[in-house]
Amino acid sequence: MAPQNPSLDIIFAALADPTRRAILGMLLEDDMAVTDVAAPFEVSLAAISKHLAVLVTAGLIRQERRGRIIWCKLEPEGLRSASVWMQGFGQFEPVDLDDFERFLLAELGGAPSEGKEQP
Amino acid sequence: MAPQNPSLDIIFAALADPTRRAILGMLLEDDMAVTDVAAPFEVSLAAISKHLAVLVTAGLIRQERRGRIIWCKLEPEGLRSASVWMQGFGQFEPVDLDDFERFLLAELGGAPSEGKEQP
DNA sequence: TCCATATTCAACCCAGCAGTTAAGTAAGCA
DNA sequence: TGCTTACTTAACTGCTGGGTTGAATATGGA
Repeated sequence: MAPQNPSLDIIFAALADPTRRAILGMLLEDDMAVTDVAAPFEVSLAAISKHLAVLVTAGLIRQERRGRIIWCKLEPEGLRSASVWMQGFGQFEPVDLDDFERFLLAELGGAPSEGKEQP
Repeated sequence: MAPQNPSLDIIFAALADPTRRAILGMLLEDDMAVTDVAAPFEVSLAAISKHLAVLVTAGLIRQERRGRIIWCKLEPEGLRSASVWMQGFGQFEPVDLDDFERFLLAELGGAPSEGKEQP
């Protein structure tokens, strides 16, 4: 249902929204049901549902119904084309995973990561 | 004049537009004057001027006046934070520069790279 | 000094996106 | 069969983004 090769337009646009990036960060830890994804945010469930649809269209997540629950899971390959594109400019730098951790924490600061972790 | 640490919001939004990505691709080869940047595109000069302003705000290019010409040059460091963020999800694969070349060609297909190359 | 070149600014139009609420569908359960 | 949970769709609103044209600014050259 999600296009195979979403354009960079679609992918970068999907990544441009902080709510959506936060969602991706949450899904990095674990698959989640839509309702649980929505929980930490202040916007309506319908709004989150739309965000998820955008992420699906961008090929960044996949949704899978099991019973009446729809599970959302990260689709890391979806980032590949964008990653390739960016690194063409980046030439340089090796990735610093600590930097990434810091980003996630900073971003999730606004949208707590669901209390699964220790208090 | 451009903010030091443009947010990922701003950076990804800047990258989400094909015209702006094409501009970045052109600047990868060489610094260019605004008029020359605009030449291959079908939109007005004013529109390109706005695109360039967006790229400056995102910290992806820098503009420098020399005489009456304003030179635009790539600011590759501007992609760093976004790159770090993405690779946090990408974990994986080393960059394939050939992939990147292909992207550029594909994208510039719509907006020829200024006729500097051979006919 | 006057004109041409290079670029931005201002005002406006229109399309699309993030958000809302309310209604609709789908699945499990009593 | 009917209620509840889980989610999406529809219809609407307000704002932003990319485009336009036309005027304004800045610089270099005759």
